[in-house]
Amino acid sequence: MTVLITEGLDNVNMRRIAAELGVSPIPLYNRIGNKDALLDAMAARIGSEFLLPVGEDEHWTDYARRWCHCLRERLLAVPDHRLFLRAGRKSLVAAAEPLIEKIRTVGYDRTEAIQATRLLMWSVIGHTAVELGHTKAPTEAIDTDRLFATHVDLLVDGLARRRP
Amino acid sequence: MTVLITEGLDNVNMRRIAAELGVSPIPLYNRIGNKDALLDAMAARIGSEFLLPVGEDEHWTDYARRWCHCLRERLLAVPDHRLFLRAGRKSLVAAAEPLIEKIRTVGYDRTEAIQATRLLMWSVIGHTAVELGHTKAPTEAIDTDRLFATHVDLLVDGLARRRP
DNA sequence: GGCTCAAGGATAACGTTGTAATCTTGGGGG
DNA sequence: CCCCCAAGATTACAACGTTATCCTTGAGCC
Repeated sequence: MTVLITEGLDNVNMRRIAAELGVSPIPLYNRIGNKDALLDAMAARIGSEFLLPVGEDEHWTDYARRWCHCLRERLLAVPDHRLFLRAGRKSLVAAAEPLIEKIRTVGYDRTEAIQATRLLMWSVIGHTAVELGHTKAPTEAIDTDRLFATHVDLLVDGLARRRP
Repeated sequence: MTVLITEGLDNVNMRRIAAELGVSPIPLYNRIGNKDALLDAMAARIGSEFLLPVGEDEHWTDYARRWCHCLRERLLAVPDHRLFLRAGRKSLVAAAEPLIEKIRTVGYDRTEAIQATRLLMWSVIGHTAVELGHTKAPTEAIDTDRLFATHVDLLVDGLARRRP
């Protein structure tokens, strides 16, 4: 994670990580297998560090909005979107659980709550990935914060309207 | 594009492309510069092939929905999401123009129409990217088509409600 | 037609990766 | 005290992006 943050994902290679640990690449291969597993583990670390507690008597739409914005902030702290496209695969299930439960409290069954949560999660990950890919070539200044907030509002308001 | 489709993005390398053309890698470097430019050009090709005409007296929400679904289909035909995250950067401006104009016809000014279109475009690209990254590890079967349709409906309906 | 020269391609090379084969070493059991 | 094996270091190999060097070839000119 240190190498990732200070030197970028392009400098995360087995020799560099091994050197950072003061060993040869062999122990890395003995412990994690290969580079793909290393990247998966890093993505899992990123995802697992995100857990947002539900506020006392917080309306579920407020919590959903807050959850989306916090997830985005967490993702933007990761210096490369190639990593958190991996994170969406497995490591965010724990982070999603409070939101699923909160949505259940307003009349959704668990399957629907999972679908709604997945919808929000994928939207946040996807939007942020495109945003990061875009800001590397800033042909025109875009207020990405406002665009993202609009995106989340449309989704949350829409979900609220479907099952009040 | 042939190599990309038949052998995947991991096999798109300068030697392979040169061999496909029956030449050495030198002409590739003389013409396009480097691999990054090659990938940009491929992404631009993918984006430029997408142009969806507006139907006669078609309601703008129907066109927006159709536009989103067609863009997704086009992206799903690309065998690797790493490519169309590039495409979002520049090459889809032409494809977005009819949608921008259509949205303008219902009272939005051009700036707002651009923002709304960008919102839809980023949503489609992002959702599809996450979806493709997910289906490589199908721990559970997800009805991604339905999830995507719901996503688009929420956005379009929300946009329609904001400015009728 | 023969010569010149420059544009551009081929061969081979360099540096960097991911990864594996081979060698080395240090620490515990007879 | 010696042997043995687990685990690390060194080295090696193949694939990649990219470039230096050399060579071919064809247009233009006499």
